[in-house]
Amino acid sequence: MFLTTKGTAQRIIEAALQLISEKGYTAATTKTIAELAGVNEVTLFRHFGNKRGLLKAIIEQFSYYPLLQQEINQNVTWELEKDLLNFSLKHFHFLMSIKDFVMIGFKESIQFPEISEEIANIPLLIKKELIHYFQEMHQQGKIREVDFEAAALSLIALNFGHFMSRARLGTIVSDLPTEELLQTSVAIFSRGLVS
Amino acid sequence: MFLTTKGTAQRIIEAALQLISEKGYTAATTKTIAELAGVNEVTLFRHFGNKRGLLKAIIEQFSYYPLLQQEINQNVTWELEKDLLNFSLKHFHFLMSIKDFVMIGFKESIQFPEISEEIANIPLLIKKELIHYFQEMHQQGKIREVDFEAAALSLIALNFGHFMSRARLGTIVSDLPTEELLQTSVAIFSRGLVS
DNA sequence: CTTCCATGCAAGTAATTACTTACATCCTAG
DNA sequence: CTAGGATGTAAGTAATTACTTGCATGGAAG
Repeated sequence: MFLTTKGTAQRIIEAALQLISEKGYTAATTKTIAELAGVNEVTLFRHFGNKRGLLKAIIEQFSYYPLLQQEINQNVTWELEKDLLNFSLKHFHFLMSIKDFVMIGFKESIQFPEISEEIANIPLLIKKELIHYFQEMHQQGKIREVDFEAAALSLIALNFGHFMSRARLGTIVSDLPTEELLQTSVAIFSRGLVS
Repeated sequence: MFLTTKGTAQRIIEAALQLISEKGYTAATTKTIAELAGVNEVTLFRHFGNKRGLLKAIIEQFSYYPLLQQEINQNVTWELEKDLLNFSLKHFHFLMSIKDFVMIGFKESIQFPEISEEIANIPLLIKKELIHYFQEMHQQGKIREVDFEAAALSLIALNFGHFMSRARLGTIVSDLPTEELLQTSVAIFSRGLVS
């Protein structure tokens, strides 16, 4: 009973996540969502009341998603390139793992500002952590003095750009393996920071 | 007669561009588009046949948009940081100028693959130019040997990331002036490339 | 065995949406 | 002045959409 309930609701949420991220909120109809979830359309309304309730459930579910933030400070070696590559790989794969949600965030940011805030939290938290890291590295004399906020934002933009390119355009732009791309990317960036 | 015709169609296209980029293709109704254009809904259908025809007109209009590509090779000074900053500023403002179209491209890429192709052309062309530039700079002994494709993609991702952040999240993530941000961004990147 | 509870199924409803048709009006070019 | 093309207005239509209601079913817990 408990398992089935959770299973059904979860399947609906995942179907909605996929369809809304592909087609957008309006174009993803409750009928197609129910179909993809393998569930009767009425069941959807019984669980979430209305279509917006479904979106709300998606946002809620995401807000409990284990954030990247805590992981960043782990495995810090205070070797710039090594740390930044480690971070960038994590950042990239984190974005990929919540790809559907990110896409919804960008698609519906105007119609549903709540999602925008949730999405904007990611770079904000990461920015904070990165600035700390850069400041500490600077005090250790390992990187030169730059605007650390701008530097943090740049690394985030770099990873995000790679993510968007891969997530939406696939290999149209380039078929370089992600790891290779990120490695060169980080190599250049960290070399630009060292003293 | 000619002026009025072109004026009406153009106003409809611009209204559609704005609304579709904000709400997505399905949520932007022909009624609201006509209203925003200050035109009767029937006029819209008389000009473009159906709603898809309107989208097609948008794509067509964009395909004639003066591409950034040609401008890149102009004003090249063969001073790395200066050139890259010049390029990045142009790249950023170019993306901003076609912001609505880029947003449509990312929102409707699955439902309308034609747009994806059009959008993917931008980084592809820029990548080509940047690779040439890097190769030449390398031969001049001004930058070290790296994977030039990965380097080009990284600079593009960097600028695109900054663009997306500003275009969709505004100043939530940071209120640093764009010029300052890009300057630091490029300073780090070009320093990472010099021999 | 029975009693819920989640779900399926059938049918329907009010609103909206893309699109059409027919007719009136206006502006401009010849 | 007039004829034609572009636009507005009014009305309507078929399809779709979010959402509801009532009833049947099936499986698990007591």
